[in-house]
Amino acid sequence: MQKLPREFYNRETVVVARDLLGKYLVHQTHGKQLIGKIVEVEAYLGPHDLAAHSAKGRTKRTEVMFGPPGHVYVYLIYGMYYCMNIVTEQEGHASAVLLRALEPVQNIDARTQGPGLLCKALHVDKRLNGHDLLSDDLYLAEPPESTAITIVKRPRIGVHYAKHWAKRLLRFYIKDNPYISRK
DNA sequence: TGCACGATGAAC
DNA sequence: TTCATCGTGCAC
Repeated sequence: MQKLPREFYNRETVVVARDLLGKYLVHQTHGKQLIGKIVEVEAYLGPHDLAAHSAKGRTKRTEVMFGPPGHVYVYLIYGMYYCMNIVTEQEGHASAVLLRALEPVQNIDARTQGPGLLCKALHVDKRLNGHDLLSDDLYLAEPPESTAITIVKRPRIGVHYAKHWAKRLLRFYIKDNPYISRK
């Protein structure tokens, strides 16, 4: 499978978010290759985006978001689930794309609809925070055969605190895909 | 040093 | 609508 190059991630965040739909997420762990197809994402545009964690500034937690593109930002939410993000744009831009749902492709034995569940199913946790997606054990790849898709735009989930930013259509998913987290 | 609050998911 | 559960950021 063709691994996505660094340049893929070093583009405008909304463009990367939309392009991520349909791509394969591959995690090589415990001798198994876990693969899921990305079907739902959310874009977080940087420190000016009040819904983004980087709006708090450069802290120990958000350090990875301020780093170079093509790395993963993993954090613990509500004390019990992990969320996985793909860092985009040039170093210092502090933007990322949250993976919200996957369609199982290979070796997936748990539900993948929702950011917390997909991390659990793909065995992604805090240890992978800052991991490079050009590595051999965790990466994104072009699917074997690409199919035409229709993309749906919606407001992001659970960001009511972000004032007017909560209304922006920065959640994208593949229309009619059965693995979307919510309608 | 303490505390309010989540980019969630499941139960009621 | 409520709750589990804990790291983070910021007030004190």
